[in-house]
Amino acid sequence: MAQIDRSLIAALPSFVGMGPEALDDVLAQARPLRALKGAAVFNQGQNADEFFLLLHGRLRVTRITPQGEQMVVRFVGPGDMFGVAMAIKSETYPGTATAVVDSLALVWPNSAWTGLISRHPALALNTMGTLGARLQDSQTRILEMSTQQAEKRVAHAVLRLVNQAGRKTDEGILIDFPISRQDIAEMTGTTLHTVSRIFSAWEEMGLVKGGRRRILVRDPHGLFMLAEKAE
Amino acid sequence: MAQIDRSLIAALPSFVGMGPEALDDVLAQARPLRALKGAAVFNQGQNADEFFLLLHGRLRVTRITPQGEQMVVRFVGPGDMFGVAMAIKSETYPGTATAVVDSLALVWPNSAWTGLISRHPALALNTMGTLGARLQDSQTRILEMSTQQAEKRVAHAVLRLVNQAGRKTDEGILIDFPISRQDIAEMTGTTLHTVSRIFSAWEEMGLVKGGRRRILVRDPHGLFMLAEKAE
DNA sequence: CGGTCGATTTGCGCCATAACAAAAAAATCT
DNA sequence: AGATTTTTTTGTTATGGCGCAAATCGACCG
Repeated sequence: MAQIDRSLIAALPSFVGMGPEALDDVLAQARPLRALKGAAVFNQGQNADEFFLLLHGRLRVTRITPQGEQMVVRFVGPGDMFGVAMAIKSETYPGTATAVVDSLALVWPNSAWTGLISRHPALALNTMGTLGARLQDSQTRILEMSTQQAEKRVAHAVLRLVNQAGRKTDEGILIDFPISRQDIAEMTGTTLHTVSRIFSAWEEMGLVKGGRRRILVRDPHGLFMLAEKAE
Repeated sequence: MAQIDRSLIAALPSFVGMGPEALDDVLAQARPLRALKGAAVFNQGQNADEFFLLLHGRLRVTRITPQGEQMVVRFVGPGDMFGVAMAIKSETYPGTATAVVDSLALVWPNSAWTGLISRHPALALNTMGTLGARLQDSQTRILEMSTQQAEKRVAHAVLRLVNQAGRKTDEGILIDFPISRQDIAEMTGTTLHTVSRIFSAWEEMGLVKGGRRRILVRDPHGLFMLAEKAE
């Protein structure tokens, strides 16, 4: 097996504070995995026996209720760990991870987890930090859904996407992967109809420019004002 | 300083898999803290320089938006860790913890955190499990708020309280600490008015029996059916 | 025991947004 | 190019539950 270069991961948040030998120890048990656009890396409910780090591409993580209603939990970007069911003491994956563009990940067998955490306290601390950040984010979303109405929730969601995956262009900031109105609706707890109406209004105001599975934010500051303004 | 007995904590989920010396190492740096009903253990935004374990009592953790809207994040029960801002790499407490009954906790200085995690991998793994469970719970709440209407959300919230703090009586299951309609509203993203109406209807149906800051669930199974029924 | 204050209940009107419906637009396939 | 599918837009109607208002109830206090 070709050795994976540790420079690939040394700078990632999950591995800060780890020396070269530690990184080699981590990489020694990993293998690469490609996922083509539209393919699932793992499915909700499936036995969780591996965990992952995304190197390149973008995944959408979703959860579905027994009644069939779906939500978008988050989008995974390069450098993010995902599918860490082991870390949260779950036997199965709590959601489904689907590639929205062709993607490349590293995979470890779950059997490696306890040993890695025990040998590398920095990895443990970093992973906790990651989980904590996700927890904060979830709670923020709950707070938004409790107290704000649809337009502001959508604005916040788009601003979060700008931070995670915004790419500057001369027209404004482009969300760097294909994302549908339905996705936005499932991130914000509304319907694609409402999202579509909101985008139409914003387009009229010159805040954004839409397109099929495409979002270009022309005026991020204006959107921010709209999201934060009291009332 | 009086030594705290390790039998107090040995059986708690946070410390499973740790030997006697490990437990002593953990306890050596802790001190006890009493919080009377209504008192805040820490406040949102305050510099986080300690973390906690609840031994006895009950706390309510809340978060508030810049605009002043509040939500109840969770209730902390005996054996739960809380205020672990360090674990999530936050400088300040992200919420406020208030005693809803007279309570007793253990407190550690944040400076002890890194050392404890490094020396005791089991503690790291257990803490991750705790964070993961909270993350799961948050995502479930988001999913509920996205897809279900107020009555079902309230039903789920009450069932969760039954699991966390239900005490069997001959009349039914009593939530073991004072909790107001306003609290329930802030847990479910609705208003106290709506919660009150829902409780009135349930009382009529014989599902629950209310009271001032008091909830008695007469028919847990009926409530469960109501919460889960498709539609 | 009367007064005060916090908590709860209830009524009513309105509005944001879901639900239903259909068409238009853009991409993909044959 | 034409056909098919997916995604988005837009119109109309219906309604859950919020906002406002007020009354009631119960607990605690002096």
